[in-house]
Amino acid sequence: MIDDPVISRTDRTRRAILEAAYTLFISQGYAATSMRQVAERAGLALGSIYNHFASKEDIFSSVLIDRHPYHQILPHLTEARGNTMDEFVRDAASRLVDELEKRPEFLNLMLIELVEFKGKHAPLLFEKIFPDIQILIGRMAVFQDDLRPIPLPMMIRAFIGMFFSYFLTGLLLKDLMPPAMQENSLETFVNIFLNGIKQPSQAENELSTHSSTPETL
Amino acid sequence: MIDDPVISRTDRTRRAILEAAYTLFISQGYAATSMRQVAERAGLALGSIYNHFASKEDIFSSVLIDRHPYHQILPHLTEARGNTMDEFVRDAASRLVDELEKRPEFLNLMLIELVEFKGKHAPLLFEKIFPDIQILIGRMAVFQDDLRPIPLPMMIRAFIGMFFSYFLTGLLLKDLMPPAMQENSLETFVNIFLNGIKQPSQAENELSTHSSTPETL
DNA sequence: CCTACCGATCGGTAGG
DNA sequence: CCTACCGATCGGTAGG
Repeated sequence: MIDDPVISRTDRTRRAILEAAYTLFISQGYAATSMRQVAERAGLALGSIYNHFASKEDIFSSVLIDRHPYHQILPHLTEARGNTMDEFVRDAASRLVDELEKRPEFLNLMLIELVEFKGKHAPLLFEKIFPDIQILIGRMAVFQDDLRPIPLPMMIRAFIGMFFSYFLTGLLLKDLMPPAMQENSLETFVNIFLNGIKQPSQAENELSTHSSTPETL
Repeated sequence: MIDDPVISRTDRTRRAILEAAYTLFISQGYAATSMRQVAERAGLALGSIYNHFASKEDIFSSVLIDRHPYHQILPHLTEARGNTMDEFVRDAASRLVDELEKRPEFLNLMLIELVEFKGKHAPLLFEKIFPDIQILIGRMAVFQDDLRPIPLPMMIRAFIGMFFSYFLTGLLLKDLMPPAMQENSLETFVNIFLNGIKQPSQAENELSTHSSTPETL
């Protein structure tokens, strides 16, 4: 064979199909995307797709597995650095939000899976991301002494949930929220989370602006 | 006229269409639901729908406005009671999660709006729910002295986000998560949130199990 | 990998 | 409010 044996012609075509389908799914949803659109974007005839995938849903589940947001986000989190709990959480939060803001589209994949497939591919997915979660838990364990007695997996779930929803609410409401609802909002979320998980003895350094009364409304 | 003038025949038909469309949209998504399915479920001929709605999207935006989850959830939150901050937040959290668990479907409406319409109806919606948010902010203001200096709207955003995502992650991963990720998980979320927003002086009562070391992994 | 086709179904409308 | 229809498009396949 003359061609690169590592990336065969078949592989390249298969990837082109997945790439095209990914782009179309996230911008239109699954049901609203036609196989003809996928074919055109991938540069082949409609019929040719079926040499690589058995059906439309087969394409979707393949896209889901190798483009799922968790898969892109968790590795960034496992790279988070910091000498203290505060630094680590801040670094992780800003990596997470950066990544989400850089590619807001790929959240759609997860939402499509939820709405149009009722989460039926979730087991497949969880299997894939579990190792990353284990790594993340391991990295957090270093700071055990600074933490309240909360199971680490629960904390990670709370962390991801909190900042995912920070991003989602911002996305949905960005032009509509009253200013008080968005000023320094990431910093505020980080502080709520940090105070929520840290041992009370450490909780005071720099995070609480002590005597001032809360802003009204 | 013999018929009840308050609920006219036209009104009843219109409602039947909205009810049918709502049920179908949340279970299949928007694009995957056909006007013929809506007509059949509402008990009329396809053509008749167009006497009440201009288009399929017109039906969707009408459904979105009067069935949106926020609209059903925020009133429950404004009814939350409690003499202390802790009681109030616990009551609100359990109301929110109860409501979500009672009707997990209606989250789909919001997700469909996000995926298939990219949030284009959000302004319309926000206008409708803003009064409820104001009420909620007012009720929280009673506890100002127990709170860290965080703008109240930010706190509400954090609250809703945290427990929405608690629900979502539970829904997606319920059978897959390691046990440590779900035991007493709502209670843990509530505690993280409470410790995150309370003044440190009050933060200690009952919430922190002081000396024990965190569970590993 | 393509051409040409299948039956089914789509959103929407005319005309009454 | 219904019947009957429009042109367009759907996922998928046969056959080469």
